Amino acid sequence: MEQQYDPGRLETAAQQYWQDNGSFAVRADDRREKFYCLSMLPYPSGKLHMGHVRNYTIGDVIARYQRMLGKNVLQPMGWDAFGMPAENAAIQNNVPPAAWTADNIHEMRAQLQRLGFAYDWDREIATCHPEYYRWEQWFFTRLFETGLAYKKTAEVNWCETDQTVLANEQVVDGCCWRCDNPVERREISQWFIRITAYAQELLDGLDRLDGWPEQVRTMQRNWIGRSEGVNLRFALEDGADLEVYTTRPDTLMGATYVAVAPKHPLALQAAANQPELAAFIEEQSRGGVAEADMATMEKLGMPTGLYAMHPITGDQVPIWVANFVLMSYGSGAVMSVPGHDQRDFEFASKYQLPIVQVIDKTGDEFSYDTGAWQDWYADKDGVVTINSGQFDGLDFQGAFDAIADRLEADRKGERTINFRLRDWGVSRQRYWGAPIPIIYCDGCGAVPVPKEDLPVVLPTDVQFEGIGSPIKNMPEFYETTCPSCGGAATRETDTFDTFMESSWYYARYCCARDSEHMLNDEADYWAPVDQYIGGIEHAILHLLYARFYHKLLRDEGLVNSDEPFTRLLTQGMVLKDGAKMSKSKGNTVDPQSLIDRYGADTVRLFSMFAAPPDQSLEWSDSGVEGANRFLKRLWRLVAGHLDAGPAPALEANALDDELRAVRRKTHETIAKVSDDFGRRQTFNTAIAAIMELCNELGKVDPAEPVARAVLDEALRAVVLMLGPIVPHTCHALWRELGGEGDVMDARWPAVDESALVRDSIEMVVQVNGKVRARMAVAANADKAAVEAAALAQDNVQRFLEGVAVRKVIVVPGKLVNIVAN
RNA sequence: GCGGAAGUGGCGAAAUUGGUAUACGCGCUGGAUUUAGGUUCCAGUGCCGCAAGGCGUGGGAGUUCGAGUCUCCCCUUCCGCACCA
Repeated sequence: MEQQYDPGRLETAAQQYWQDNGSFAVRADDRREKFYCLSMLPYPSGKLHMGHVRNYTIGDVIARYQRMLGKNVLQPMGWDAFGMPAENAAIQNNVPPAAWTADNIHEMRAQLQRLGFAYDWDREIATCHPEYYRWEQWFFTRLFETGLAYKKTAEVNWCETDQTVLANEQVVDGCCWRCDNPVERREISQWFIRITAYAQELLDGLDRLDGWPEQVRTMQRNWIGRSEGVNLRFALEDGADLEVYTTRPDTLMGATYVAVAPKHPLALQAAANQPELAAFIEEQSRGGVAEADMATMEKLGMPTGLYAMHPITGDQVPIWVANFVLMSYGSGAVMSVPGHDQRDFEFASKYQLPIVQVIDKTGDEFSYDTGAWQDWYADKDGVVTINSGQFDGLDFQGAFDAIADRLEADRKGERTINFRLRDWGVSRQRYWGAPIPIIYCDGCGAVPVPKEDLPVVLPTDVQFEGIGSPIKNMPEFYETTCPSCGGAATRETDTFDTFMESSWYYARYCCARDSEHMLNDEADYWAPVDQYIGGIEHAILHLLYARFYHKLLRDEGLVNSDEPFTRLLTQGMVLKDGAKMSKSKGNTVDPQSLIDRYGADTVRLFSMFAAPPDQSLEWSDSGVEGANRFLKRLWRLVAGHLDAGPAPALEANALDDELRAVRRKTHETIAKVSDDFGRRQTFNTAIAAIMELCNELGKVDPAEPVARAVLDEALRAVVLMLGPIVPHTCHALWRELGGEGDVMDARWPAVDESALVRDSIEMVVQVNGKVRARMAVAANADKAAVEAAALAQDNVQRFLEGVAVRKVIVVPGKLVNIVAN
């Protein structure tokens, strides 16, 4: 065989072989166990970056491994092609977003193919193609019919100067990123999908997703934010009610004022004849709508001059407007208990509102001081109610129940379950997205576009300047007739949130070329995705929306499963010099230059070896060099073995101790690597184990015929195990070793249990926890024999001089600890 | 602010169920091969110490025969927060 490792040539040959044989095209086959392996689809931003390379290598390794286990493996790829970057690039480069996107897809597809990923390209999709988004539009009209899609007003970031809506990331320090003028919040009418109707199911489903990292499940649980509390009403002077939601009805007797959001109707009503309050409310509408901004800004408030009646005591309490009360959560109003809520405490201290203690910590070492907040003030455990009249002396649950019962009996409140999760706003006032398929008619209202008129195609031949969406100024787009009455009507010019496309693409891959149906029977063969791989940054939004969408698809009868992704792997970031690789930091490494220099396999090997897949990966040029060095060494190892001539048949029982040890190492490595690939998904340790084995194999004399038989078995195993990671190199080596077809179609190596048997084991002997000796003991030695052997060690005796042995702990097969003093 | 994750040699990391800390790789030092550079091969490489040995997993306490791993407190760094994808 060729003595030099020549990645350029062998990678071209392997890729040619896969292409000629259609190696990655798959179809549904009920007789075979399926495995659907999916990596999150990329946004076509221009060129591949290292994050993509890492993500897709992980997916490809898993897909190829599963195929070697004999499964029917689907691994598709596509493009998340709508979104803001295309609009920004369009402004900068004066290219229409559609053309820019198409060019990028072309470039990135070639790069993915150069990396040798085993994708079924016949199923490729791009979300900006009308053949894709027509089904999303159709499905939205179904949701409209069932009432799950609806319209209401919501706040957006608005730049008055540019006359445009801004994304949160386009708001920098409360100002527009482009013109630097202050951003304001504006209410506009938008489409929503009722994800809150599925909040409980989305929460419960997390308990069964045991193939997901606990971290992601916790984040989703917190995001959904289920809480149990009470909706209760404070009577107003004019006879109306002010409703508030609280999770702490046990502290109701300590409520000394009520706070409402600046946009609350009561605040607006009070502001009508109070210019100062109106100015305050106006002031609070400045700045972005991001939650992080809301939470870190200074807590501010103003009295409305209005009073409400406490539902139990009947006392008059003042109503304040406070900037930290969110109109979008609960009823937009809260009862304030400054004695036992830190935010209320700070607010009350600032504005000299009364603070009343109504719960006390049991045990006399605690004392309440209204001058300084202490953590226990908000405790639910180990506290009792005080200063609460008939509700005194109760624990949290007792007080909760007693007060909730009282409010329900008086019809002043009721127990309620609340979610932090809000309905999903899907309208975007942007151009580069899927048009929302709704027509507005003066007579008929909002009318969905009928199926036969879909898709509503986004015009791509547009002048794009970035100030507002061009289709909002295109009568030829928005002027239409009402599907219901035939009269003159107007199209919706907003487009969908791009999370809409990425919420169901995994299902569409299963039947990507079906022009008659959104999904068909093939979707049920492949779905759900067995292994999903993508960035941790998608832990909440994308993964929650996709889970929600899957349930919507299920309830429309389009899929039969409850969850879209059975197992989830969240890959870590790629760092350089300790910081995330990014263009803005100027610390990027171009994968293409590395592929040109070392070949795809070296890049793949390094990205799998440098760190476990879910941890961040620190980039290292010399580490890449090391990965390349290993492949060269492997190549020479196989070449040296083959040059020595054919290997005789292996006679496992006739080996000497040294060769038996080599063979044991081979099978121990197969066992470890199989576990690392399948259960643990720690490919870095799998590679380390294979390297270790190769280091041992390098010491075996290839001139010795019996040794060559052991070597042959070991090298075949090495090539099979590395096949998923460095598929081009192993394609070539597999055939050199006499294998048929492609290494990916060979069977994963099996462990020969008889090769693992040991006669003797090395054990460590400790005295008081410190290692004092190592000894070889027979594998079948009993505890007494091990103990005796341990005590007989010279160095152990030395440390036992003058002290008495108190206890001997034997951990079978590992160590002996002698406790003495 | 809320939520999540992580701190182990000079560096990336390993130690899977509480049981030998630092596997594997990088880097570095010395040697061999080579006209030289590169490549390749061999040996060494946590810290202190001549050695015996001692110390050592962000800091501090605790549980245990035994703690990188479990418990509590503290410090630091990174990530997400609903119109970025």
